[in-house]
Amino acid sequence: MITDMARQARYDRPTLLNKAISLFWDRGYHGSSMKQIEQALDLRPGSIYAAFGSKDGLFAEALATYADQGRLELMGYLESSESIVDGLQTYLRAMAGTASASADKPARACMIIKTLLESSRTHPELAGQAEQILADVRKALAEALEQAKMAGELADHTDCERLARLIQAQIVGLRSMAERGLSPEELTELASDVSAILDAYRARH
Amino acid sequence: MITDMARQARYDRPTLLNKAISLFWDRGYHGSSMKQIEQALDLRPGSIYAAFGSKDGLFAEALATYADQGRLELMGYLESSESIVDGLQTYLRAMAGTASASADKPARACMIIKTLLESSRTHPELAGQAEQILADVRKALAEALEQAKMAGELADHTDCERLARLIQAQIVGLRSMAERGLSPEELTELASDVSAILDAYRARH
DNA sequence: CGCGTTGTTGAGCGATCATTCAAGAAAGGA
DNA sequence: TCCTTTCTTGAATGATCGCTCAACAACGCG
Repeated sequence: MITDMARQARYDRPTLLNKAISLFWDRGYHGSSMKQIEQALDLRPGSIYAAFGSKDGLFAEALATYADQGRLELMGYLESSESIVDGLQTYLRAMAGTASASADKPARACMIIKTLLESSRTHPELAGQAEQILADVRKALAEALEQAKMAGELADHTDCERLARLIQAQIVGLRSMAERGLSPEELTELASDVSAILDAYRARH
Repeated sequence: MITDMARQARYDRPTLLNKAISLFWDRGYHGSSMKQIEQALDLRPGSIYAAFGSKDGLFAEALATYADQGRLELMGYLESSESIVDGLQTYLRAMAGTASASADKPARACMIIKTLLESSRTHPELAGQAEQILADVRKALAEALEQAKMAGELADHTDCERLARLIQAQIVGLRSMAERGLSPEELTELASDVSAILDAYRARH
């Protein structure tokens, strides 16, 4: 018979996951040791393994959580703007600020891409998860673009799947460049140039 | 007194480096163990350490060699074409073929970017080397663009440093996308779209 | 206050990590 | 042929890897 909960865990799972995200995002999968994870989560190995099963399990859940947050952010930009293309451009420009280095948080590329590039030949499971996330994002982008086309924002002959792929490549490139020591001004200019690419796809009035 | 060379090494250093490049490019720094390096180079640890000093030393030299080869390839495209912008576009389109997966060689993103993203917070020396290479490439790109502007290929108001940054972001994005399971057609389309971005910067006649 | 249950702890597991080095093998000069 | 020098070999090093588990601590319940 299922009985009472004899003792409640001291930790808060979402908080734990955000700490894990921060560490893995910084150092990658291979670059984060269990010792560092224990320190970051302030948890002893037994508790970590009870909660997440393995280092792989923790990483996978952290990556999924990161992806959810990123998806939410993108969707926020798309929905808060009247025009989808405008929202997309605002999102791209905002990334220069988000990704830029500051006192508390260093500049970091997208964790999905970092994971894909690190693990594609060493850790197929993780790579597969990263690819799936990228495929989902691209699909969401394509659907938004399709809406934009319906609304007359984009030229009629626009291939939305193809444009979604181009935009995803832009996001990947822009965010990867952010991992370098680029100045905020340089990054802002770059984001602006990237965002301007979309103008070529707008419907002519 | 300096005397004779009693015994010549059995290996050929450039060949060794190319084998190391292949392994590190696939698996990254942390993902390549000395055991795998020994196997890839068909050399015992003593010889490896005698020749390169350390795993770090071998990686650094492999990365530098890779960068030289990549620089040579880019310059080849720029110099073989009458127009610099045409050469750049050809280069971008060719990358879809180069980076695409084939029977013998899998699809791989740029090793410089992979190194930067993997080591920026775990291995500052390597990250610094990768950043330096990226800075050099960008400088070379900017100089080529300056030439193109002189030749009237680009609009007079073009900011070549800034455009070089945009092009580098395109290369990074395109090559990173290649690490995914994208089909050759999708990659070709993407490369074509990326290359078309440059048209907006051409001088109007 | 036991009792059962569940979370926490940290020493310690075997495996693998990068690296070293004494001993052997291969070449040229005498 | 022997000596010297250089390269090769592979067992062994200490450190660290991800992970386990028996002992202990905290809670709800009767």
